[in-house]
Amino acid sequence: MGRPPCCDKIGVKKGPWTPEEDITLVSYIQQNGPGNWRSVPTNTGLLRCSKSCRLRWTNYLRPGIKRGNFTEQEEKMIIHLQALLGNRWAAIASYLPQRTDNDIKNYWNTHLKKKLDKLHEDTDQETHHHHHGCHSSSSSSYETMYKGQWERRLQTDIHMAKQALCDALSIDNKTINLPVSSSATTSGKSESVILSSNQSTATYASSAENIARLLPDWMKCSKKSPQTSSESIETKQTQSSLITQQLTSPPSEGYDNSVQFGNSNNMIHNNQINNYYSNYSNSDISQSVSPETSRFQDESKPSMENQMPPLSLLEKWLFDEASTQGDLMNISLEESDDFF
DNA sequence: AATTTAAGCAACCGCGTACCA
DNA sequence: CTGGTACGCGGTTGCTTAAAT
Repeated sequence: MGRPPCCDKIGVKKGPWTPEEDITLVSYIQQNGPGNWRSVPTNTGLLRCSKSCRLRWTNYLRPGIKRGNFTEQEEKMIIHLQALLGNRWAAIASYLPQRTDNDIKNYWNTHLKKKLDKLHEDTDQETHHHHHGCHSSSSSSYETMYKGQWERRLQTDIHMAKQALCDALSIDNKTINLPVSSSATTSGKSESVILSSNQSTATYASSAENIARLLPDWMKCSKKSPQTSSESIETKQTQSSLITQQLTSPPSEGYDNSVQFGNSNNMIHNNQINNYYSNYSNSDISQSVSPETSRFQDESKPSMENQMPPLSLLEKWLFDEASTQGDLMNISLEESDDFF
């Protein structure tokens, strides 16, 4: 019994996405916007389930995504936020512009958890001179610190409320971020709500711009059959460095799509790509990078730290919050002992 | 140089929630 | 209010690459 599969397995492709599929998906979204995922496979002809399409978009094709090369500040933030919020990666990601929850989650699982474990082990050995660590490997101090789910929720809600208040007070309401409302309800998941239509056009524009930059790279990288996943990974890596580079290095504007595209030695997808590019050039996408990017961030993130400088401020804030809520936590945990 | 093992990461799966008829 | 379903999240898998033997 159980729930029927989200997508019937017959005729539905799984596994890594090919550049062709990406192009198809992106060009469709460029025209129709993200959302209504159910209709995406049928309308595009992609042999993928809607879920897969959405995932591919949100974690990889979506504009403004930075991949790999986590900075020390980002690392710190993730650690702080994880301690604060638990494994609520979407909530954590909302504080890290350009990072996806999946990416953060992966980074945490592969790098940070180990790092913290090690750190914890070391401090453990300092405090208790010698200790054969039978407990230390399984969970970090941060994780064991907060046991109940509801405490985390509470924390998040407070955090989000604070956030929303800050937003409301400092940044005037060009963007409508409502993480509080969503987290204050049952889910606790923090998604900002995209409301205005002109904003969503901005999304498409920046989307287009971003992807447009990726495309030439695909062209260069995919000489052989794109099915081989080793290649697609290679492609991804070059893309990520490309994005990172272009997002970090300031505008330099007129990234010339057509020129780069002209260098392509692969003619297979020219029709699609040309469509693509003409679409983009019709809309006024090819402006400077940063405004588009930040506008996008505004709509999907609480937009605290689009630029790096204020980080120390945020960190301080987080620390403050962590300490004040530490007290709160003690109370909560005591009470929870009574309850459970 | 060949083989084995570990690490990294994209994508999948199942579940909970929101939303709509 | 209820049932159905689309969406988003977090845990997990499985493939690829890198490191170790």
